[in-house]
Amino acid sequence: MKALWWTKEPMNLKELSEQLGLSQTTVSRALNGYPEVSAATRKRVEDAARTFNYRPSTRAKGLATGQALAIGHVIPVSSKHEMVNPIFGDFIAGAGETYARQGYEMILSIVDDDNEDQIYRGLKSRRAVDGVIVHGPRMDDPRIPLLHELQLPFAVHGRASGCTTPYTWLDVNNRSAFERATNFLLDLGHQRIALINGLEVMDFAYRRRNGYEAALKAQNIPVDLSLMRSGEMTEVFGYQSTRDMLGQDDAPTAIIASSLICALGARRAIEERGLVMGKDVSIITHDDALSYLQNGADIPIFTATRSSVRDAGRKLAMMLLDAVANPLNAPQHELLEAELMVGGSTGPAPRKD
Amino acid sequence: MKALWWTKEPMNLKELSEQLGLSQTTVSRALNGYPEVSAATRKRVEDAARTFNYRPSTRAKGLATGQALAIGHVIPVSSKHEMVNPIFGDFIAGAGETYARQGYEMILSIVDDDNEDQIYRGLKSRRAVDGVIVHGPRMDDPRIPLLHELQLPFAVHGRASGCTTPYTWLDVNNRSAFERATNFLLDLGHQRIALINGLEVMDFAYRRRNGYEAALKAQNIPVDLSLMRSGEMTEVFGYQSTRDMLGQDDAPTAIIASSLICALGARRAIEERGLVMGKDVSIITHDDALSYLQNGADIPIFTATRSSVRDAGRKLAMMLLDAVANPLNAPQHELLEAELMVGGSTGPAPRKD
DNA sequence: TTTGTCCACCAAAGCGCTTTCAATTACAGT
DNA sequence: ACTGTAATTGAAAGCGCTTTGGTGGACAAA
Repeated sequence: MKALWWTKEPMNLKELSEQLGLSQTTVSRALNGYPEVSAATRKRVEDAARTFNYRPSTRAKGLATGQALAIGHVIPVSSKHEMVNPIFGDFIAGAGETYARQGYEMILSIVDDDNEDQIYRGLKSRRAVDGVIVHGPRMDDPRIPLLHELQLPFAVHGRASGCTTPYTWLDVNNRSAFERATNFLLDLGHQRIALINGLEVMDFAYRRRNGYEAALKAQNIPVDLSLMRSGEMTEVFGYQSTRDMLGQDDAPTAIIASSLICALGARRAIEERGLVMGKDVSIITHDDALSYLQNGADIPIFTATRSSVRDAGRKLAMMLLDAVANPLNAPQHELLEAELMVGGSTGPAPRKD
Repeated sequence: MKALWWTKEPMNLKELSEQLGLSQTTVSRALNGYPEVSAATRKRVEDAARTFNYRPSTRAKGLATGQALAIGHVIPVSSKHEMVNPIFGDFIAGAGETYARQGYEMILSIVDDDNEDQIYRGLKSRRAVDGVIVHGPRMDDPRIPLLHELQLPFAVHGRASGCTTPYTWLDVNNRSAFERATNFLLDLGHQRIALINGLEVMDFAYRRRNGYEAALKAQNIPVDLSLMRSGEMTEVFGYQSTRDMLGQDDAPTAIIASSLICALGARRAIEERGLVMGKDVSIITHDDALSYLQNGADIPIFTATRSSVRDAGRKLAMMLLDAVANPLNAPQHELLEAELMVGGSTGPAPRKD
C-alpha cells in the first residue's frame, strides 16, 4: 500500500508489472523491444506505460546496464576573464537535439581551466558519463592524452595541433577560410590587411593565422606584426585593436576579424574615426551563425566566412554517440568548409592620396 | 580477479574495502563523514580513496539514497527562430559554480517550446533530477502549475505575472530599472522616447514596459504605440526598429533598448543615418553584464541599467538547492536592483529647429 | 565476577532496473 | 500417447552504493 499509482512518487517497474499482472521481466522486455514478447502483451504493456506515464529510472537503468546514458560537456571558463565563449550556447543547442533524439542526457561541467584534470577524472570514476565533448582545444592540448589514458570516449570540437594520437574531431577549415578571406581582400587591392585573432593558444586561432599568412606570402606581401592582434574575442577587444591600428602610420585598409562580436567592435572604432566601413576600411569576419547575432537580415552586414556552430554541435554529438556505441571503430573526422558570404563591409582598397 | 586496481575500470567500493581489509559499510561511513568511525581508520580510508582515485558511482549512490544529485535546466528554444537566449551561457556558468561546490551535476535539456510538458514529466518520472531551474518565464506560465502538480522542486529565473501559487524566484527589478531609465531621459529633456523591448509574452518585457509607461504617465506624456517595438532581441531587430522609428515623422530623440545586442543594432541604424549617438539620439540599454559583451572597458559605451546574470545564476542555484534540501520551507524570493551606469550614449535632448 | 555502556565495525537488505537461466504451455511430428 | 521444439513468461541474481540492525570487545561500575 506504500505507493499507489495516483501518488506523486513516480511509478516503478514493480508497480507497473503488478498492475498488469505480469512479471517485471516481461514488462521490461516489452518496453525495450525484445523479440520474445507476444505482440498482444507488448501492446498492453506499452499502453499501460503511457497511461501511467511510466519511464524507467535513469539511475537504475544505468546501474543495471553499466551505461550512463549521458554525455558530458566540459566548458572551460578562463579563470582570468571569467569568459564564457559565446558560441557555446548555440553549440549546446545543436548537440542537445541529437542527445534528446537518442535518449541521452547532457551533463555540463563548468570549470576554470586550472583543474580540468580533476573534472575529467571525476566524470570517469563516478561513471557519470559515457563520453565527453572537448570544447576549445588548445595546441598540444593535454586533455587529449588524458582522455586516452582514462579510456573515456571523447570528441573534440576543433582540433589540437601537435597531438599525435588519433581522436574524433569536427572542425571548420579555419586555415582555408582565412586564406580565402585574405585573398578576397587582396583581390580588391588591399595591401595592408590586419588580423584581429583569438588567443593564440587556441588552436583555431593558430590555424586562422596560418591561412592569413599563407595568402600574404603567396603575394610576396610581408607579414607585419603591427597588423596582428590576438586576445579574447570581445567587442571591446575588437574596438581597441582597431582603434590602435587605425592610429598607426601606414594604417590597415582592411581588417579580418575572428568573430562577429569583434567585428562589431571594429566597426565602432572605424565609425568613431569618421571613416566608412566598406569604403575607407573593409572588414571580413568569421561568422558562427549564432542565433541572436545574425549577420544582417537578407543581405549580410559583414562580408564573412560562415559556418553554423549549431550544426557543428548536432554533428559532433552524433559522431560521439557513434564512438560510444562502437568503441573499436577508428576515430572519425569531419572538416567543414566555411562559405564566403559577400556583404556590405568590403570594397576596393581606397587610393592613396 | 576480475578488476584490479590498475585496470581502467574505475575502482568500486567493494574493491576499495577489500584493499583496506574493511567492510563496505565502514568505508562508506568513513567517506561520508559519519561519526562511528575511528579517526585512524577514517584517515586510512581517505588516503586510500585518494591514491586509488575512488569516487562513488553517482548512479549507485543516487539509487541508494533516492536522490538524483542533479539539477535540471530546461532551455526553451523558440521553435520559430531557433533562438537561444544569449544570456543563457553566463547564467549557466554562474549556476554551475554553485553546483560544483555542492557536489551536484547540472543536466541540460534543450527543448522547443511545444513539448516542454513532456520534458518536465520525463525528468520527474525518470527521477533524473532533484529540481529544475525554469528559464524565460512567460506571463501565466503553464510550467509553474505543472511543476507544482508534479511536486518537482523548482526555481524560476524571473517571475510569471498571473501565477497565484507561490514559488521560488530570483528576478531583476525590471519595472523600477526601466522606470529609472525613462526618468533619466526625461530629466535630460527628452519627450519622444522609444522602447525596443523583448517579446511581450515574456514576463520581463511586460514589466519593463510597465516601468517605462509609468514614468511617462507621471509626466503626463502620452504613451505612443508608434514608439514601441517588441520582438526577439537580436542585433537585426534593434537595427530595423530604430531605422523605422527614425524614419517616422516626429522621430524619437531617445531609445531604451532591452539588451546590449539590440542597442548595438540601434547604434548601427543611428550612425547609418548620419546621426550621432548621445547627441542626436540618446540610448539607454539594459546590460546583463555578459562576459563577451562588456559595455566598454573603463567608461561604458552605453548608459545602461546593469545587473549581472552570472551572479543571478549563482544565487538562484543556491536558492534551489536550499529548496531541495528543505522542501517544507516557504519559497524564497530575491529581487535584484539594477544599477544605472551613465555612459556616453546619452545626452540632453536636441533642441527642435 | 557480572553487568552495562560505549565504541568500532560488519552482514545483509534494499534502491529500480536488466538479464541469465529455467519453467510452462502449446502444438506439430511420429 | 509421447517426444521435441518453439513461443512466452518468470524467478532470482546482480549493478554499486547506503543504511538498518546487529555483533564483539574494551572498559568502568557494581
